[in-house]
Amino acid sequence: MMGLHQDPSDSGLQLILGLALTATPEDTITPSPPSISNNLHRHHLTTLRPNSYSSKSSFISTSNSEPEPEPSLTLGLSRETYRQQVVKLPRNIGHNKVSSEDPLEQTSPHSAISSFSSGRVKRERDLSCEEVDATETERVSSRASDEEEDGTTARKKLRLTKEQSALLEESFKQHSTLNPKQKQALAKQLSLRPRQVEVWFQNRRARTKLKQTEVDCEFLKKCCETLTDENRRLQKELQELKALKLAQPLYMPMSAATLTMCPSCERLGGGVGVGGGASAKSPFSMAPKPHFFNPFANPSAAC
DNA sequence: GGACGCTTCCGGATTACTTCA
DNA sequence: CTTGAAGTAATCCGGAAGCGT
Repeated sequence: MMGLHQDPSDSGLQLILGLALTATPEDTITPSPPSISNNLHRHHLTTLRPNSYSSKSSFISTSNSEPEPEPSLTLGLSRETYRQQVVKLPRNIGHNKVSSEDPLEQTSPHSAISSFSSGRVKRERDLSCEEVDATETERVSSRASDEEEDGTTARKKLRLTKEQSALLEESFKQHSTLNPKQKQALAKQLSLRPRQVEVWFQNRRARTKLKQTEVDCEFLKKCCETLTDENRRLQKELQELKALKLAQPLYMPMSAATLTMCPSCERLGGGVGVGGGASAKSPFSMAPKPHFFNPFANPSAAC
């Protein structure tokens, strides 16, 4: 059995996460302990950024490494709907210093707006650099433009085609994370915006993790059941041994032979084992107890 | 060399839209 | 036709790390 590698200080949750090692690397379910290895992976990528990315960008063949005008099949928020969103979310105001200005008019993130970090600026970046090309949004915009005209809908949602999903899945099998070049290439290949590719990968990783957590949960349930059974069996065995001991006269050889602890192998001697066979086969066999000096269990005397 | 601000990326949580039974 | 559940694209937020000043 794979070790229930449990640090005494570990919580149950950490134990669960540790068991994520069950899957194989080929699985679409990434066998990664969510918190630790994911972070390590991310940090690894981060460490490589930005210069090292070029060495990892071969998984999608692309002849041009320059960012191109981003094609899109889908809809970003129109300026109108974007304004609506910003206005709709008062909590964002704090992040958006230019409340009276149209954020989309800000062309450079290094302009005055740059003093406001985080979300709103990022949104601005996404929107400004990924302006939807009207000629390439035919497929979805036909559906979405209706609502945009009356301005009732704040968020449009794309359904990826089977081909797009398949290619994204294929890419995900090779790399669960993308570097900018890969993202660009994939976006171009799929006629999506890089942001959409990025979001797809993020969501895909999240789903993978959720799936893995469910698998781990099932596994732990089974472990729990098995351990419960084992515990029940051992309790029964203990009762039987106690009963046997009471039934037997004192100082019976049987008693001594059965219960003598062999210090060298740390097992009960005698080999009688009221359930010894089963416990020996148990996948949850206990680790040997640490050696403590016991003046009453001198190896030379016992063996 | 350390502090600071900015940018980018990511994970987690959540929302909102679509599809289907 | 309606409705609720499931799936999932998109959004928001905070943290971490790299980089320039």
